[in-house]
Amino acid sequence: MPASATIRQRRKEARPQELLDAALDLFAEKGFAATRSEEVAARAGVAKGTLYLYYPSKEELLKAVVQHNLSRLIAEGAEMVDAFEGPTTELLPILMRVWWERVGNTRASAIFKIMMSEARNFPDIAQFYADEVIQPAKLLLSRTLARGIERGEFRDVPLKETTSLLLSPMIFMSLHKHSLGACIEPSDELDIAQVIGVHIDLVMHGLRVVPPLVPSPASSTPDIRPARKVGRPPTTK
Amino acid sequence: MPASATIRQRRKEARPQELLDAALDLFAEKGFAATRSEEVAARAGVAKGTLYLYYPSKEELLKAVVQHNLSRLIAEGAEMVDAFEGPTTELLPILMRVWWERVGNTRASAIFKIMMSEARNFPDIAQFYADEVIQPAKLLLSRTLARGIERGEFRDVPLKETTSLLLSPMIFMSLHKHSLGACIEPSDELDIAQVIGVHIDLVMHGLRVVPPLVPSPASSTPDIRPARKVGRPPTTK
Amino acid sequence: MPASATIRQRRKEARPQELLDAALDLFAEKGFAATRSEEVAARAGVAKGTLYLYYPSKEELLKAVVQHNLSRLIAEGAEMVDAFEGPTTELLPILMRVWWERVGNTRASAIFKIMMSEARNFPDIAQFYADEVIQPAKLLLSRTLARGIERGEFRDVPLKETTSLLLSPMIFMSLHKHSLGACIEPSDELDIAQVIGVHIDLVMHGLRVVPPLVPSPASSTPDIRPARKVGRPPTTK
Amino acid sequence: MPASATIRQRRKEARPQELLDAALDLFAEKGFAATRSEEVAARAGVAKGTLYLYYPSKEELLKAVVQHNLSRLIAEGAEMVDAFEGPTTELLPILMRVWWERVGNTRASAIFKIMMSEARNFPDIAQFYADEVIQPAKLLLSRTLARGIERGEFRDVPLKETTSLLLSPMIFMSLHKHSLGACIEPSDELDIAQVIGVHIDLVMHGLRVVPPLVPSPASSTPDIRPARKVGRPPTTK
DNA sequence: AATGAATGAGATTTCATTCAT
DNA sequence: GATGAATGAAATCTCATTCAT
Repeated sequence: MPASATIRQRRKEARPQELLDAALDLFAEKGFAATRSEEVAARAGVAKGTLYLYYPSKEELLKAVVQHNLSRLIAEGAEMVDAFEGPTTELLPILMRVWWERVGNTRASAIFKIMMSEARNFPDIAQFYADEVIQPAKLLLSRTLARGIERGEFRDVPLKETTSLLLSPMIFMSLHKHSLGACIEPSDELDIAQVIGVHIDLVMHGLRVVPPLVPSPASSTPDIRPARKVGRPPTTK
Repeated sequence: MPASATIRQRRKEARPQELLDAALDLFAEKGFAATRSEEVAARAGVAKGTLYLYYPSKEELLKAVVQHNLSRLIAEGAEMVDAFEGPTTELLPILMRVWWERVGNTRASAIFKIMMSEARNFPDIAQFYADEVIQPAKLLLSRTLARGIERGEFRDVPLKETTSLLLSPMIFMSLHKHSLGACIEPSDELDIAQVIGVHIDLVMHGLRVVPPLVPSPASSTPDIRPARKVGRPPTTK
Repeated sequence: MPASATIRQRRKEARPQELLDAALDLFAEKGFAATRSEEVAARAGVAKGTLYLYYPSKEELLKAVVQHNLSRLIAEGAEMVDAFEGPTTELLPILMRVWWERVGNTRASAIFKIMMSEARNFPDIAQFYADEVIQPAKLLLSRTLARGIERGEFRDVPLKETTSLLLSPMIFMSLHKHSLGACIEPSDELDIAQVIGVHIDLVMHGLRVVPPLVPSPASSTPDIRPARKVGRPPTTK
Repeated sequence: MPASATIRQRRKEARPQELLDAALDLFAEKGFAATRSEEVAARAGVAKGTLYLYYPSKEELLKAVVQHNLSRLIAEGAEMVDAFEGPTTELLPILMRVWWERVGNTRASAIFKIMMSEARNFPDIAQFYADEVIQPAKLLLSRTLARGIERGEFRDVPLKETTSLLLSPMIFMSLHKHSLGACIEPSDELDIAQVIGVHIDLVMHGLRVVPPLVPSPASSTPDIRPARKVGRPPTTK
């Protein structure tokens, strides 16, 4: 009683985390509906009934899984914001790389798959997820992008759309890892980390302020015009 | 009576397709497990038992849904190939825009969500999907990319990775449309078509062969170097 | 299709009644909570799932049991009201005897036990029962009683209380039949029908308009005085 | 420490009683099956496990509740017997009134409801109850009745049946109190004590030795006046 | 071929009971 | 003795599937 808690006590305190971890893995692996409560309990090393001592229903368990793992994401996201003095051309790649290492490439990335699959069946969780993860992440990137544009380091790209585009390959790779990527023999499968690297490189090139196409004054190459027409002018709503 | 028989005949022949369509919508909307067989039948306008005359189980129905719609995807993919003479800087955006219009922005895009959610539970379908949809699509883009690089129209980017990156925002947007995008009030929601436009623009910029950074000869701004290091050298396998 | 319905059809139509009967018996016998849904189904000769085709939950089944059996009660009660021309001293015993034969001594009487046991757990059913059975029954007796009093055939007894007292031994006997009476070897058990007969007799005596106690003019008959003390003083709340 | 030990000791000794009281209330209120062991423990102010130190199962707890409270009933019944010298027309009402005050209107009356509901599931308790409570109570009344008949104070009514009829409204009222009466808003609900008063009055009238029904249609029957005083004035609330 | 009533395996959830602390 | 975390049998209810019509 004085210093050391009893074994039971220690187990009890660890339970919620163990259950959430088990649930995260299983939900990501098999989907929410296809995962039986008992499996979650079993993987956490407890009996079926014990699960219900901690979470009153499977649905509540899902909520807890999402919220618990997102809290961490958000917190870690906040860390990244911190003051950065250098050029945005350095800040943005760092931000993206960190996001990938700390989030996209983490167990937590399973949340993306779970949300993708279940969002329409659990709109309130979806909303929570949108508010607590998507928004903050976009805000972070968006602000960085704006900083770069203001300072003349980046082209004047549409903010909101570009932000989404910075993120989407990374989230997509996370999703892939937990679906196709997990069940296809990796024959010529790509190295995801590699892809992320190229993504960042490609994006940085895409954002670069380009000179008026010096080399070929003859070739009027209106190759981007069509895209221009589609992508509406920089004035983001 | 002859006419009525004909109608009946026509209906009967249309059944499988109607069932697959109903199933596609419902599986995409609610997920495979959460969709009841009876709902599928009801949406197709037949009784529960009738479904089983055409597909021996819900699982087989899923397989049929995916494979049937994959065929469509593949067929549509083939359309895109066709001979094109002009510069690759024109071909690539066209290809991507067409892909978005004919696939990503189509009912067929629901397949992406279904595969994403169920791939791990149906590895054989997943394999089929990888072989029959992902590979061809990538091949197409990959060849186009290679064409552009060879002809000196594009930077020498890593082929496989870049191909993935061309596709991933588009698939991601398709997924989004069928999950979060379908249940979150679109407050400041983005216009997906817009995003695709910007994506194409950004990519084309990213691929552009850039002059040795004319404007600031003093500033050696190696801002893309870090990304370079991560992205490994152009020599793709 | 022309005249004779199919066997399936005929069974289907009989199902609700069969299920309600099975449920009535079992609920009365073992209590609501102690009766498993599957038992009800089994006694009705169907499988567990079939029960749920007709009643969406065990609770709804209970409601249906009560309502279905009460409807009959009420309807039959109405029959009894019908015009009766003779003296109330004849009408009342008839009414009571009929009530006993058609209700108290019927399978429907099990409802009393069920309600007694479950009323507090299902207040809405209880209210329904109070409104649909208790009230009408009391009204019937109450009016008859009033008729007798008005016509000088009965003593001027308090209406509401006396009505309850006409009924309560009959309901009590019904309850008894379904509880103690059903599990005690009937050693010296009483013949309930007998009791009802005596009840009616006793009541009729109790209601009788008595002459001023002719035989014992000396005896000032203080026998009702104690009752006087109990029946609270005229000052009604 | 001595004092605290004493307190503890006292609590410990009071435990069984506290548990039985808690169980009595809850079983009467919600029924046996619907009462969770933990609720009983909680109401008795102990933890779930503690309950099992005193009673090895919920079923045994029920038995103990019934038997324990039956003892009280029996003991209280004994009190009622006692020598009485006066006329039976005084003894009987007193006996009934005392029974009502000491038993029917007591917490112990909950036993009636519990037995009614559970008798068939616990036949041995039922037997015990019949032997130890019902029989003695009936014997008491029965002997009193016989005394009255022998002494020419009562009509020659059938003993066993009449005894039951003396008791049944009182038990019924007890039951009512714990079921319908507890969950129906008492709109025009009757005052149970009132009913008991009228019951006694009515019974005493019913038992009265009547003159050979003076065929006096002319009899203006002023004999109802006493009852009038007992029954509340015509102006019902 | 089409139907939809029927089935029963299986999933979630509850709760009496045990037992390590 | 007392506790309350843990258990798992059992109950309710769902729904994929069958099959008589």
